Amino acid sequence: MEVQKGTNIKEAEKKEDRRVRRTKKMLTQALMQLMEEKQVKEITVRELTDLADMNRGTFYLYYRDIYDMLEKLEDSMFEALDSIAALHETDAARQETKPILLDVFRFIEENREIVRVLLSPHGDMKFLHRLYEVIREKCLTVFPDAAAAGEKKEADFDYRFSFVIYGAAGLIRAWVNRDCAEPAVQMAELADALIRRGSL
Amino acid sequence: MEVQKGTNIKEAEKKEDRRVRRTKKMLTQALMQLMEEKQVKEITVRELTDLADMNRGTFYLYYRDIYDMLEKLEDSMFEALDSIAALHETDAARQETKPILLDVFRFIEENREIVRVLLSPHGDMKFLHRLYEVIREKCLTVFPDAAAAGEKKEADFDYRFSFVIYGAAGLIRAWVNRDCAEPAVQMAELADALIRRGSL
DNA sequence: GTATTTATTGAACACCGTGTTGACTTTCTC
DNA sequence: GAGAAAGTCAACACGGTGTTCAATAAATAC
Repeated sequence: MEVQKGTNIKEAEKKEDRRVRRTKKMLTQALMQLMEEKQVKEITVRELTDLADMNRGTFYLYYRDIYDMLEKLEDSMFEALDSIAALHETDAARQETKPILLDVFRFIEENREIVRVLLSPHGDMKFLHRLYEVIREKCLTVFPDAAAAGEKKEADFDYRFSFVIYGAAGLIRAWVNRDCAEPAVQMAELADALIRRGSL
Repeated sequence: MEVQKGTNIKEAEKKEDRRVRRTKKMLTQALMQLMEEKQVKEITVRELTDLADMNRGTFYLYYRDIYDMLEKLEDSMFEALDSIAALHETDAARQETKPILLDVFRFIEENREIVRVLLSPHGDMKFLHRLYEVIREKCLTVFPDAAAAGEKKEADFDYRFSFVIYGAAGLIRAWVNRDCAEPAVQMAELADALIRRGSL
């Protein structure tokens, strides 16, 4: 919802009342700030809305609780990733991973605060797991032969794939923790190299 | 505390009253069971103690809250890892990673239920982060030259290191999710290969 | 611009899990 | 077996939750 999408579709989001956009934006901002300092479990709706300078009841107009809000934020990240994937369908078919990775790293750079928090110690394992599932599914449609190659091979694929995805998450974590010091192109190339090496 | 350590030191743990050991064991067991089903935030002390069939007040004799309990469980895992590392000091000095990895994977195999939960979607990012910090520190004492080699190089080391550690966590996650189907030796070799490839 | 719709506010409410207390009963250790 | 330590049971105040309602403010539609 609140995630910048660069030059992307604006969809039905513009249909939201300006006040709603503002409210969600303030809440997201406040949540990110609080999640840098403390665990999600320690964050109360009261202090979140106090920080965002709004009524406590307003929060419940959009979210069931803090965790629900976090999940919706994660949803918006995955939507953005989906749009990026959709733009690179032909690249994916050719197994050209670099252009996709470049756009992904550009997106991360734009949303570094959110990504940093989600992958921080106060972040969410569900996010990581979901990332794994989404990418795995996408890859299996592109290389359908990779997994279905006997039991032994399937396990091996599983292990390498898990290694690479979690590794990429670690790489991204380190990058956003350095406030994206290196250019996105360089990171995309490094990621591409590491992924290819791990997949052999 | 409750973690099996194979043929390791029994330290001051045996000094605990039998009732205390039993209580902590039951609570740990119950927590693992509940964490397979739901998020930590959804677990109440009441249902935990109900499941462990004990009084609610007993819980507070040892833990401040559920999160505190989870943290203490994580502590015990790190203690065990420390003992393993201590046994392999000479190997580490020679940069012989395989024997260390083998013992680590054996330990994980013994404690697969706990590791599975900690790395599951209901798990804890703090655990992952702590793992990263611990291993990083250990490695820096063994290869002190790796990081201190110019700014550009230091960043590169950071990225590869983060990739490899998080990748290893992903590998372990996949393995325990398959209930450690493959022998520990095989996993240690795979891990060793993947780590070395990513570190070049 | 005015009218209409929609969002936000403020206060009040019952609810429920929390963490702690004290006296007791049970179970271990020596 | 005696003394110490752990577990039980009931009760308590506390605080955050999630929901409500009427009143107010701000957006959109015409």
